[in-house]
Amino acid sequence: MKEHILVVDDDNDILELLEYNLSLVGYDVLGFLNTKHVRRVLSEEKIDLIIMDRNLPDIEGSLYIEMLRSKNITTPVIFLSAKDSQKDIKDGFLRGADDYITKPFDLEELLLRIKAVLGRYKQESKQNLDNLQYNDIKLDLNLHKVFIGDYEIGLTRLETSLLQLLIANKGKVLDRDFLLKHIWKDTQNIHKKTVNVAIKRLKEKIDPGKDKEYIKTIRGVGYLLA
Amino acid sequence: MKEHILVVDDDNDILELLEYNLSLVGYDVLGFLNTKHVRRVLSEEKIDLIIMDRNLPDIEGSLYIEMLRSKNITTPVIFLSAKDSQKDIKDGFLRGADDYITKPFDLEELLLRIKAVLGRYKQESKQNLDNLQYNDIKLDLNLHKVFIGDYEIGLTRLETSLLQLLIANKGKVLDRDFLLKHIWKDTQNIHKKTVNVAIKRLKEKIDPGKDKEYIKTIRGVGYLLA
DNA sequence: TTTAAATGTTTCAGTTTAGTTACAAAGAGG
DNA sequence: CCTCTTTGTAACTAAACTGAAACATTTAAA
Repeated sequence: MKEHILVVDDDNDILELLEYNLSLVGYDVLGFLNTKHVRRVLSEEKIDLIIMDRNLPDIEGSLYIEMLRSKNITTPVIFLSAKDSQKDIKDGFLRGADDYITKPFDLEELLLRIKAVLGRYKQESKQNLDNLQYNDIKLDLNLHKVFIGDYEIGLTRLETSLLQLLIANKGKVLDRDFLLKHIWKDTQNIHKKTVNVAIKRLKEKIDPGKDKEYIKTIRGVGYLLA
Repeated sequence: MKEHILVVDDDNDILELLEYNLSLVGYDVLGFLNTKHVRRVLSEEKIDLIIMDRNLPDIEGSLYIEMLRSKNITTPVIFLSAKDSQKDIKDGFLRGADDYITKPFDLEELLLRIKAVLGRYKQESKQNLDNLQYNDIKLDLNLHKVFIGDYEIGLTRLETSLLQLLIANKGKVLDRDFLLKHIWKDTQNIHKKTVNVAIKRLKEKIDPGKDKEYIKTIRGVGYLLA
């Protein structure tokens, strides 16, 4: 999966330079001239790294990062800065920067530092790959756990497979043959009604009150999560 | 606990400068003029960071790091170098450096970069210390003792390894293959049910009354501490 | 409204998986 | 050597899971 880098710099030339070159080496780049929409983008999109000018017109970069950190946003940050006084570098690091490069910077060095920072955070983000989620149902395949909101529920292996398949295909109707093929690995010797029972049992566990209707029945076809 | 920094530089002046100043700000510093004893020290002592000259008389610093990395030694490394060509910086990063500073370097910047690198690794190294505790179970690996609350219990070697692995991965389900691989170092010639028995024996020792349920069984998968 | 098909629900037994116990081999320490 | 502890295996028991069957309910079309 492509890594997403968010760049904030009020100098349009630098912004374009970075957008062009980072895209060239395979990153997805989102450039911004100010911090106006950064918070929203961070909450809505998967951002792996922030590259930010230390001297933004609307706010001091390091103050902005400090604010992000206080909101528990841990996305790594590399500062760019025309300043190169030790005091500024110190300030940047202290407020939560992961690296610091002074302009004029060498593009290749920046690429290497990006790679280094992303590498360090790779492990953590890796864990989130095996997380499937649908509304307030969270399925953690690493921990073999299922949460409805904050409550953990216990599912059997069959129920887990079923839920996993439903979430992975959320919005699509899965018919009995599809389910039998993918979960029971057998469409011949297994009763079709077995699926009904399995679905019923899953429904009961993820929605004991029967008021959420996560799993919808499409009569004559199959089931879907919607 | 003090963080330990291993410094390798053939320039005795720089070595002394670093030993003096890093000690001053609270690090434990071990200085070496060459790599001769570095491997041994790394295996015998708790080293949190390596600062290494890129141009050592006995070996190229980056080659040495590459060797360490190939031996699965992941201690973070900051390179010092008189060279400042981009090619050299690139080479250093590619071979597993975590940061790169060119001489003459500003001491305060070095301190900040040390702090940044150590900060990133804090989480990981934290686990490896004697932080092995889960609720009222305390595992002291130095004294080879285990306490439940204030009461010491005697565990065998196998039971201790098992408990250690469970605590180090608390909250995660460890399946039989994982346990066999990490504790028995063998997934082929050892019965899978051996794990059941070992877990049963551990359960009995840490919870004789069977009322705490430290170790949970996830049917079809494995066990976890939760 | 009636009817037939589809789906939901409950129950039960066969199967799978884990817990328990006993025992013997391997290891540690004297 | 001898003894005691540890540990792997096997046999047995207990519990959980799951498929099928029987029965109940819902749905949709006539």
